[in-house]
Amino acid sequence: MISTRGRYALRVLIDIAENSNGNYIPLNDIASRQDISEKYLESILVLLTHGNLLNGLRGKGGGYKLTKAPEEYTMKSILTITEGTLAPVACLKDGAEPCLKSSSCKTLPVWQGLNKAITDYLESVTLADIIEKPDNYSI
Amino acid sequence: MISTRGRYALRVLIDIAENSNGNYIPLNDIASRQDISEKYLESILVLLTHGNLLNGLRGKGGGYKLTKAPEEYTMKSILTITEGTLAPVACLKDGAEPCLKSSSCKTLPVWQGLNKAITDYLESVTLADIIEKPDNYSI
DNA sequence: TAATAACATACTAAATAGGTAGGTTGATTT
DNA sequence: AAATCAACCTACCTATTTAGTATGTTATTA
Repeated sequence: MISTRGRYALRVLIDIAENSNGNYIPLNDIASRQDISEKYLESILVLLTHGNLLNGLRGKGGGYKLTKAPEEYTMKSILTITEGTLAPVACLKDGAEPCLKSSSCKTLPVWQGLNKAITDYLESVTLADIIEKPDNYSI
Repeated sequence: MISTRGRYALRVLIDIAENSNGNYIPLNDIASRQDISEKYLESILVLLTHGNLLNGLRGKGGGYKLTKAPEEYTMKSILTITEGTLAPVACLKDGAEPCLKSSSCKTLPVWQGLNKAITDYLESVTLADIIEKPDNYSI
Protein backbone atom coordinates (compact mmCIF):
# COMPACT_ATOMS: atom_id res chain seq x y z
CA MET A 1 0.00 0.00 0.00
CA ILE A 2 1.15 3.50 -0.87
CA SER A 3 1.25 5.61 2.29
CA THR A 4 -0.04 9.14 2.70
CA ARG A 5 3.51 10.36 2.17
CA GLY A 6 3.52 9.15 -1.42
CA ARG A 7 -0.05 10.12 -2.12
CA TYR A 8 0.32 13.62 -0.67
CA ALA A 9 3.61 14.09 -2.51
CA LEU A 10 1.87 13.40 -5.79
CA ARG A 11 -0.94 15.80 -4.99
CA VAL A 12 1.58 18.47 -4.05
CA LEU A 13 3.47 18.10 -7.29
CA ILE A 14 0.27 18.28 -9.31
CA ASP A 15 -0.75 21.34 -7.31
CA ILE A 16 2.53 23.11 -7.93
CA ALA A 17 2.60 22.16 -11.61
CA GLU A 18 -0.87 23.55 -12.10
CA ASN A 19 -0.65 26.67 -9.97
CA SER A 20 2.87 27.86 -10.39
CA ASN A 21 3.80 29.85 -13.44
CA GLY A 22 7.46 29.68 -12.70
CA ASN A 23 6.82 31.31 -9.33
CA TYR A 24 7.58 29.90 -5.93
CA ILE A 25 4.49 28.66 -4.15
CA PRO A 26 4.42 28.75 -0.34
CA LEU A 27 3.63 25.56 1.52
CA ASN A 28 0.81 27.42 3.20
CA ASP A 29 -1.07 27.80 -0.08
CA ILE A 30 -0.61 24.18 -1.01
CA ALA A 31 -1.68 22.91 2.39
CA SER A 32 -4.90 24.88 2.38
CA ARG A 33 -5.75 24.04 -1.22
CA GLN A 34 -5.08 20.35 -0.64
CA ASP A 35 -6.50 20.37 2.88
CA ILE A 36 -3.45 18.72 4.40
CA SER A 37 -1.85 19.65 7.73
CA GLU A 38 0.88 22.24 7.17
CA LYS A 39 3.30 20.64 9.55
CA TYR A 40 2.89 17.15 8.20
CA LEU A 41 3.20 18.40 4.65
CA GLU A 42 6.43 20.07 5.60
CA SER A 43 8.00 16.74 6.43
CA ILE A 44 7.04 15.45 3.02
CA LEU A 45 8.38 18.48 1.16
CA VAL A 46 11.71 17.97 2.87
CA LEU A 47 11.94 14.61 1.11
CA LEU A 48 11.06 16.13 -2.24
CA THR A 49 13.57 18.97 -1.96
CA HIS A 50 16.32 16.66 -0.75
CA GLY A 51 15.50 14.39 -3.66
CA ASN A 52 15.79 17.34 -6.04
CA LEU A 53 12.21 17.13 -7.17
CA LEU A 54 11.49 20.54 -5.69
CA ASN A 55 13.39 23.73 -5.16
CA GLY A 56 12.74 25.62 -1.93
CA LEU A 57 13.29 29.32 -1.35
CA ARG A 58 13.05 30.94 2.08
CA GLY A 59 11.74 34.31 3.09
CA LYS A 60 9.08 36.57 1.72
CA GLY A 61 8.09 35.58 -1.78
CA GLY A 62 9.58 32.19 -1.15
CA GLY A 63 8.07 28.75 -1.45
CA TYR A 64 8.56 25.76 -3.70
CA LYS A 65 8.82 25.23 -7.43
CA LEU A 66 9.49 22.29 -9.71
CA THR A 67 13.11 21.65 -10.65
CA LYS A 68 12.30 20.28 -14.08
CA ALA A 69 9.56 19.82 -16.64
CA PRO A 70 6.50 17.73 -15.69
CA GLU A 71 7.42 15.19 -18.38
CA GLU A 72 10.56 14.40 -16.44
CA TYR A 73 8.78 13.37 -13.26
CA THR A 74 7.99 9.69 -13.51
CA MET A 75 5.65 8.21 -10.95
CA LYS A 76 8.45 5.88 -10.05
CA SER A 77 10.83 8.70 -9.15
CA ILE A 78 8.20 10.41 -7.03
CA LEU A 79 7.18 7.30 -5.14
CA THR A 80 10.69 5.98 -4.70
CA ILE A 81 11.70 9.17 -2.92
CA THR A 82 8.72 9.22 -0.61
CA GLU A 83 8.18 5.52 0.01
CA GLY A 84 11.83 4.54 0.22
CA THR A 85 11.53 1.51 -1.99
CA LEU A 86 8.88 -0.03 -4.19
CA ALA A 87 10.37 -3.51 -4.17
CA PRO A 88 7.80 -6.08 -3.09
CA VAL A 89 10.39 -8.08 -1.13
CA ALA A 90 13.53 -7.05 0.73
CA CYS A 91 15.93 -9.00 -1.48
CA LEU A 92 14.96 -6.88 -4.48
CA LYS A 93 15.71 -3.54 -2.86
CA ASP A 94 18.43 -1.45 -4.40
CA GLY A 95 21.71 -2.38 -2.80
CA ALA A 96 20.33 -5.40 -0.96
CA GLU A 97 22.92 -7.94 0.00
CA PRO A 98 22.57 -10.76 -2.51
CA CYS A 99 20.60 -13.68 -1.11
CA LEU A 100 22.56 -16.90 -0.80
CA LYS A 101 19.57 -18.98 -1.75
CA SER A 102 18.67 -16.94 -4.82
CA SER A 103 19.76 -19.61 -7.28
CA SER A 104 17.48 -22.22 -5.76
CA CYS A 105 14.70 -19.89 -4.63
CA LYS A 106 11.50 -20.82 -6.39
CA THR A 107 9.65 -17.71 -5.35
CA LEU A 108 12.23 -15.22 -6.57
CA PRO A 109 11.06 -15.21 -10.22
CA VAL A 110 7.56 -14.37 -9.05
CA TRP A 111 8.74 -11.39 -7.04
CA GLN A 112 10.98 -10.27 -9.88
CA GLY A 113 8.03 -10.44 -12.24
CA LEU A 114 5.85 -8.47 -9.87
CA ASN A 115 8.59 -5.93 -9.37
CA LYS A 116 8.92 -5.48 -13.11
CA ALA A 117 5.17 -5.11 -13.59
CA ILE A 118 5.05 -2.38 -10.97
CA THR A 119 8.20 -0.62 -12.11
CA ASP A 120 7.32 -0.70 -15.79
CA TYR A 121 3.95 0.84 -15.13
CA LEU A 122 5.21 3.54 -12.79
CA GLU A 123 7.94 4.52 -15.22
CA SER A 124 5.43 4.85 -18.02
CA VAL A 125 3.41 7.56 -16.28
CA THR A 126 4.71 11.09 -15.71
CA LEU A 127 3.41 14.16 -13.98
CA ALA A 128 2.65 15.60 -17.42
CA ASP A 129 0.14 12.81 -18.00
CA ILE A 130 -1.73 13.78 -14.88
CA ILE A 131 -1.90 17.56 -14.73
CA GLU A 132 -4.68 19.67 -16.12
CA LYS A 133 -4.18 20.23 -19.80
CA PRO A 134 -5.74 23.59 -20.68
CA ASP A 135 -7.87 22.81 -23.71
CA ASN A 136 -7.58 25.61 -26.20
CA TYR A 137 -10.76 25.03 -28.04
CA SER A 138 -14.40 25.95 -27.57
CA ILE A 139 -17.60 24.01 -28.21
CA MET B 1 5.90 -4.68 0.41
CA ILE B 2 4.71 -8.24 0.79
CA SER B 3 4.97 -9.29 4.44
CA THR B 4 6.34 -12.56 5.75
CA ARG B 5 2.79 -13.82 5.98
CA GLY B 6 2.37 -13.74 2.23
CA ARG B 7 5.88 -14.96 1.49
CA TYR B 8 5.70 -17.84 3.93
CA ALA B 9 2.24 -18.79 2.69
CA LEU B 10 3.59 -19.13 -0.81
CA ARG B 11 6.50 -21.25 0.38
CA VAL B 12 4.15 -23.46 2.34
CA LEU B 13 1.91 -24.04 -0.66
CA ILE B 14 4.89 -24.88 -2.83
CA ASP B 15 6.15 -27.23 -0.14
CA ILE B 16 2.84 -29.03 0.15
CA ALA B 17 2.37 -29.22 -3.60
CA GLU B 18 5.80 -30.78 -4.02
CA ASN B 19 5.83 -33.10 -1.03
CA SER B 20 2.29 -34.29 -0.71
CA ASN B 21 1.03 -37.05 -2.92
CA GLY B 22 -2.51 -36.60 -1.90
CA ASN B 23 -1.49 -37.17 1.73
CA TYR B 24 -1.90 -34.79 4.61
CA ILE B 25 1.36 -33.14 5.60
CA PRO B 26 1.82 -32.10 9.24
CA LEU B 27 2.78 -28.50 9.96
CA ASN B 28 5.79 -29.83 11.80
CA ASP B 29 7.32 -31.22 8.61
CA ILE B 30 6.71 -28.03 6.68
CA ALA B 31 8.11 -25.82 9.42
CA SER B 32 11.35 -27.77 9.67
CA ARG B 33 11.81 -28.07 5.92
CA GLN B 34 11.15 -24.37 5.44
CA ASP B 35 12.93 -23.33 8.61
CA ILE B 36 10.05 -21.25 9.88
CA SER B 37 8.82 -21.12 13.48
CA GLU B 38 6.10 -23.71 13.97
CA LYS B 39 3.93 -21.45 16.03
CA TYR B 40 4.13 -18.53 13.68
CA LEU B 41 3.45 -20.76 10.71
CA GLU B 42 0.36 -22.03 12.46
CA SER B 43 -1.17 -18.57 12.43
CA ILE B 44 -0.58 -18.36 8.70
CA LEU B 45 -2.06 -21.76 7.97
CA VAL B 46 -5.19 -20.70 9.79
CA LEU B 47 -5.65 -18.02 7.16
CA LEU B 48 -5.12 -20.48 4.34
CA THR B 49 -7.56 -23.05 5.72
CA HIS B 50 -10.20 -20.43 6.47
CA GLY B 51 -9.69 -19.16 2.95
CA ASN B 52 -10.22 -22.68 1.60
CA LEU B 53 -6.79 -22.91 0.08
CA LEU B 54 -5.86 -25.72 2.44
CA ASN B 55 -7.66 -28.56 4.10
CA GLY B 56 -6.65 -29.40 7.68
CA LEU B 57 -7.11 -32.72 9.41
CA ARG B 58 -6.45 -33.23 13.12
CA GLY B 59 -4.99 -36.17 14.95
CA LYS B 60 -2.49 -38.80 14.03
CA GLY B 61 -1.94 -38.96 10.32
CA GLY B 62 -3.38 -35.48 10.04
CA GLY B 63 -1.91 -32.35 8.57
CA TYR B 64 -2.69 -30.16 5.58
CA LYS B 65 -3.35 -30.77 1.92
CA LEU B 66 -4.30 -28.64 -1.05
CA THR B 67 -8.00 -28.22 -1.76
CA LYS B 68 -7.56 -27.98 -5.52
CA ALA B 69 -5.11 -28.37 -8.36
CA PRO B 70 -1.99 -26.15 -8.41
CA GLU B 71 -3.21 -24.54 -11.64
CA GLU B 72 -6.15 -23.13 -9.71
CA TYR B 73 -4.05 -21.23 -7.17
CA THR B 74 -3.33 -17.82 -8.61
CA MET B 75 -0.75 -15.67 -6.88
CA LYS B 76 -3.49 -13.13 -6.43
CA SER B 77 -5.72 -15.51 -4.50
CA ILE B 78 -2.84 -16.54 -2.25
CA LEU B 79 -1.68 -13.03 -1.49
CA THR B 80 -5.14 -11.56 -1.11
CA ILE B 81 -5.92 -14.05 1.63
CA THR B 82 -2.70 -13.46 3.54
CA GLU B 83 -2.15 -9.75 2.94
CA GLY B 84 -5.78 -8.70 3.24
CA THR B 85 -5.75 -6.49 0.18
CA LEU B 86 -3.37 -5.76 -2.66
CA ALA B 87 -4.92 -2.42 -3.55
CA PRO B 88 -2.29 0.34 -3.56
CA VAL B 89 -4.69 2.86 -2.04
CA ALA B 90 -7.62 2.49 0.36
CA CYS B 91 -10.26 3.72 -2.07
CA LEU B 92 -9.58 0.77 -4.38
CA LYS B 93 -10.11 -1.90 -1.76
CA ASP B 94 -12.93 -4.32 -2.31
CA GLY B 95 -16.03 -2.90 -0.69
CA ALA B 96 -14.53 0.50 -0.03
CA GLU B 97 -17.06 3.24 0.40
CA PRO B 98 -17.01 5.18 -2.89
CA CYS B 99 -14.94 8.35 -2.66
CA LEU B 100 -16.93 11.54 -3.12
CA LYS B 101 -14.10 13.20 -4.97
CA SER B 102 -13.48 10.33 -7.35
CA SER B 103 -14.88 12.13 -10.37
CA SER B 104 -12.49 15.03 -9.95
CA CYS B 105 -9.56 13.11 -8.49
CA LYS B 106 -6.57 13.42 -10.77
CA THR B 107 -4.57 10.75 -9.02
CA LEU B 108 -7.23 8.05 -9.17
CA PRO B 109 -6.44 6.91 -12.73
CA VAL B 110 -2.81 6.42 -11.73
CA TRP B 111 -3.73 4.20 -8.80
CA GLN B 112 -6.23 2.32 -10.93
CA GLY B 113 -3.54 1.72 -13.52
CA LEU B 114 -1.09 0.53 -10.90
CA ASN B 115 -3.73 -1.70 -9.37
CA LYS B 116 -4.43 -3.25 -12.75
CA ALA B 117 -0.75 -3.81 -13.47
CA ILE B 118 -0.30 -5.61 -10.17
CA THR B 119 -3.53 -7.58 -10.40
CA ASP B 120 -3.04 -8.64 -14.01
CA TYR B 121 0.40 -9.97 -13.25
CA LEU B 122 -0.58 -11.80 -10.08
CA GLU B 123 -3.53 -13.42 -11.81
CA SER B 124 -1.31 -14.64 -14.61
CA VAL B 125 0.91 -16.71 -12.35
CA THR B 126 -0.29 -19.87 -10.62
CA LEU B 127 1.23 -22.32 -8.20
CA ALA B 128 1.65 -24.75 -11.08
CA ASP B 129 4.04 -22.29 -12.74
CA ILE B 130 6.24 -22.31 -9.68
CA ILE B 131 6.46 -25.86 -8.42
CA GLU B 132 9.08 -28.37 -9.38
CA LYS B 133 8.15 -30.11 -12.57
CA PRO B 134 9.58 -33.62 -12.48
CA ASP B 135 11.32 -34.02 -15.80
CA ASN B 136 10.76 -37.51 -17.11
CA TYR B 137 13.68 -37.77 -19.43
CA SER B 138 17.33 -38.69 -19.14
CA ILE B 139 20.40 -37.34 -20.88
C1' DT C 1 -6.34 -44.45 26.38
C1' DA C 2 -2.20 -42.47 24.89
C1' DA C 3 -0.14 -40.09 21.32
C1' DT C 4 -0.66 -36.93 17.69
C1' DA C 5 -1.62 -32.73 15.43
C1' DA C 6 -4.83 -29.14 14.21
C1' DC C 7 -7.35 -25.35 16.36
C1' DA C 8 -7.99 -21.29 19.55
C1' DT C 9 -6.83 -17.41 22.50
C1' DA C 10 -3.89 -14.26 24.64
C1' DC C 11 0.24 -11.83 25.12
C1' DT C 12 4.67 -9.30 23.78
C1' DA C 13 8.55 -6.32 21.54
C1' DA C 14 9.88 -3.67 17.84
C1' DA C 15 8.96 -1.01 13.89
C1' DT C 16 6.17 2.07 11.10
C1' DA C 17 2.57 5.55 10.08
C1' DG C 18 0.78 9.76 10.77
C1' DG C 19 1.06 13.40 12.99
C1' DT C 20 2.29 17.68 16.52
C1' DA C 21 5.30 21.39 18.75
C1' DG C 22 8.76 24.67 18.96
C1' DG C 23 12.65 26.91 17.58
C1' DT C 24 16.30 28.59 13.80
C1' DT C 25 17.94 30.47 9.52
C1' DG C 26 17.68 33.15 5.52
C1' DA C 27 15.31 36.46 2.17
C1' DT C 28 12.47 40.40 1.42
C1' DT C 29 10.05 44.62 2.49
C1' DT C 30 9.30 48.74 5.10
C1' DA D 1 18.14 48.21 10.59
C1' DA D 2 13.91 46.00 11.94
C1' DA D 3 9.96 43.45 11.08
C1' DT D 4 7.93 39.92 8.55
C1' DC D 5 7.66 35.96 6.07
C1' DA D 6 8.49 31.21 4.96
C1' DA D 7 11.57 27.36 4.51
C1' DC D 8 14.33 24.45 7.46
C1' DC D 9 15.54 21.51 11.49
C1' DT D 10 15.01 18.70 15.71
C1' DA D 11 12.44 16.38 18.86
C1' DC D 12 8.51 14.19 20.48
C1' DC D 13 3.97 11.54 20.61
C1' DT D 14 0.11 7.97 19.79
C1' DA D 15 -2.02 4.18 17.41
C1' DT D 16 -1.49 0.42 14.47
C1' DT D 17 0.86 -3.34 12.35
C1' DT D 18 4.37 -6.95 12.10
C1' DA D 19 6.45 -10.88 13.61
C1' DG D 20 6.53 -13.58 16.68
C1' DT D 21 5.83 -16.57 21.64
C1' DA D 22 3.17 -19.11 25.14
C1' DT D 23 -0.43 -21.90 26.81
C1' DG D 24 -3.84 -24.33 26.33
C1' DT D 25 -8.22 -27.28 23.98
C1' DT D 26 -10.35 -30.39 20.66
C1' DA D 27 -10.50 -34.05 17.40
C1' DT D 28 -8.45 -38.34 15.33
C1' DT D 29 -6.14 -42.58 15.16
C1' DA D 30 -3.27 -46.61 16.66
